[in-house]
Amino acid sequence: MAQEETRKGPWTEQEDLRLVFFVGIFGERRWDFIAKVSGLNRTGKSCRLRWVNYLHPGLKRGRMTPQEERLVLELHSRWGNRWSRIARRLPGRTDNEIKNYWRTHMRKKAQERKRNLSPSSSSSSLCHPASPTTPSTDSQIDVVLLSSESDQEEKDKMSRENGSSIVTSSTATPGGEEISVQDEPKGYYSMDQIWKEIASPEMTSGSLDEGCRSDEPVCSFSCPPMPSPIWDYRYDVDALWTMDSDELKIWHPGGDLNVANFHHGRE
DNA sequence: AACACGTCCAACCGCTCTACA
DNA sequence: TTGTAGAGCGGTTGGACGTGT
Repeated sequence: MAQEETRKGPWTEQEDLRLVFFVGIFGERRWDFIAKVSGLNRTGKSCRLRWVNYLHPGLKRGRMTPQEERLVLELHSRWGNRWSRIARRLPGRTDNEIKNYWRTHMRKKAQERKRNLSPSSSSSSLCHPASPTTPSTDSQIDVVLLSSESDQEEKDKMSRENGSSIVTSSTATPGGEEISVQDEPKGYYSMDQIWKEIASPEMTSGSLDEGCRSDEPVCSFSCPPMPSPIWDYRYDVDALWTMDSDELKIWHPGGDLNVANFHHGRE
């Protein structure tokens, strides 16, 4: 049987629309199933990636704010290249986005910094938030230290394992955004260390991970959900639910799609 | 105008993790 | 306990685009 070859490469508007529609029906799960039933000749992985990185309605677009930039710096100093973990603290940003951002901006900054660093200079302008006595600078990370339930779970777990407790404190950013980071009980990398790591050619992705995976800072950005482009200008999503069956047949080549049979959980 | 270079970002690949039978 | 499928993650690639020369 001649199976149609799996599509790769850039997504078309039609594909995007179709994916959004089927995710609306089946939810953000069973990506292989969605890939099959949607008639998209894509892999489930591809569908998931497209959804997560581009089509998800909560995505923020555009440049990183200074607060986000600082938070990325801070979180990367703690967790290394744990992009998805970092992304969870930056609502509306994806791991891919942060990863790309880091690669371009931070590498560049690290290079600049390396150039500017004289051998005698030992202090970083990027101060550790847990050093309250350190004078504030432009690049100092202003953070709010909060905790969420999920973080509490991790903290509890870690406390059990290490017999240590996690201290939290808080600050507010001038912009009003709340960014939160917990103090690291152990295994913490200072910004100086991190910059050294960046600057060193033998820096490896895993070098920062070990020993600093015990707790997660919590970000409580009060950023409103920013629709991704397709949600923004293509259509009113609710229109999908008011399509008649003929329209839906266009979406589904097999023509056997009957939305009435699906419970999509929308009011 | 043409070219080189840098930046941005979507997308893929391969691996690991997790849930479940 | 083990095998398998699905999901998730991090690394990497390549094309589009902007900018400087």
